[in-house]
Amino acid sequence: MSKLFQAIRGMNDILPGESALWQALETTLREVLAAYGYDEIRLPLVEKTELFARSIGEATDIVEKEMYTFADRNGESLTLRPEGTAGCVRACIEHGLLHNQTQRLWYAGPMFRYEKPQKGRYRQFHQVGAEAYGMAGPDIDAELICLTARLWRRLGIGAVTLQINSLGSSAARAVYRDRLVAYFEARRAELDEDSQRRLATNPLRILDSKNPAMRAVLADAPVLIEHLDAESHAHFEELRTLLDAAGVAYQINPHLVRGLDYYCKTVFEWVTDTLGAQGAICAGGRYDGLLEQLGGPATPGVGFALGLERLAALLAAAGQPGADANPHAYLIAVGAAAQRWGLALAERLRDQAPALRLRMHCGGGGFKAQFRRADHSGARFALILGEDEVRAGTVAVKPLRDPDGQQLTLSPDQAAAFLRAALDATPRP
RNA sequence: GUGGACGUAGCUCAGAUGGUAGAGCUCCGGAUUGUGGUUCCGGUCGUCGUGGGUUCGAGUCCCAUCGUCCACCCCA
Repeated sequence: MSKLFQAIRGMNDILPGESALWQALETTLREVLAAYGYDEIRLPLVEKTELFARSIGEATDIVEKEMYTFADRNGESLTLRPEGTAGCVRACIEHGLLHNQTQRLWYAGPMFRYEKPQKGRYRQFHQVGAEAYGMAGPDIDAELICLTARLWRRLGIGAVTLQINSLGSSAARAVYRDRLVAYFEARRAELDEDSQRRLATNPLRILDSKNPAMRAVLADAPVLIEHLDAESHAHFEELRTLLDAAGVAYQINPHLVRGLDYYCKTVFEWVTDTLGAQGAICAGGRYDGLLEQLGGPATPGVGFALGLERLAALLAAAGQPGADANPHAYLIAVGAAAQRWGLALAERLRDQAPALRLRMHCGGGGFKAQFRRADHSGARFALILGEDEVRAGTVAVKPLRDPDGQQLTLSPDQAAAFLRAALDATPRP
């Protein structure tokens, strides 16, 4: 007796019953990204480990303990991508996409992080990301945020709020960071264990601690947004003006920082309180220094990533139906002669009506069983072949969903024309 | 990585105190031998997550392990 295999922990199958929702989600994403003039870029799942270490940051949790890293057969250290920006930047530099030009790009696909799975957090998860290169002003930041806001409207997601903040230039942030460390050092006794550890590694992250006992220390801490350099301040003010003009509501969250080292100036996050502890469905920001840091031209960049599992969970909770993938017609064929002729007829109908989704019954069975399958398939029409139809060279067409519909006996050409007309009358996306 | 709850049929779940497994839905067949969806009748489906242990006897108790969920942590 062989042992039952199970999927790797935290890596989920998307079953037929769920895939319609995913397809609808992906279609909407593509349409909205296209509406803003973003082009798709397709990237490998695996990159050199060093690319992630240098871009995401050596001291981050992702690089320190969450990456799927392995040696390939040459002994080179490779890593399953934990996020998409690093690979996207690498590809743009490698192929000269940033040479005297701007880019608006998007990508989609699985990402991998070795975390303890819980709702909305998996070891293989799916993101769609958008990145814009070569544009330094707040207008492109605002465009990306407008794009995401439009996405929620198109998807019918209401329970999300936008939080924004500015991290300032790296120089200004370094000054602020020193002040923050000095402040926390002075009140070290009030910090919890995690925060004391972060004081040495990533002090800004202390700001978004969820520990209620830390509230008092955090309330009096120096505020990042009051220590911005003049340029970052102007950038942030203009972003707010643009969002106001576009009618996108937001909250300023001075404690919003990002877990990845490469961000500067604008950071934003869309959050919901309906998904439990994993409430961020989309997050991003500006990363002007990253391209140069990875050996490219000094090019500003800004982007976001959103989590498809989390969006799918929101859509499922809202009862969204997903894409209609049901067949339009189900071909019933009873008897050996009818089954032989049925296969040929099905091919002929697909030739003459290319948009038709036609499911042919296979596996035999009587009229009762085949009609039951036809009904369960969700098809609008049953196409019926029995001995009588085979003898006459006809096919019976029965509407399954229309209580007033009449069953017709048609020639194959007439059936094709009938089905084409029925599809045209109710076009499906 | 830390803490907690939980794994019984394909799905949703019942199975006090240990005595050898049930319901609804699904699926298949019949009533209706060429017509689905409603109704009625009948039937299939389980190594009770896995591996050990205690016991005359374990779905039930103990240990380990795998997995799911929740919180921390982290993040999309």
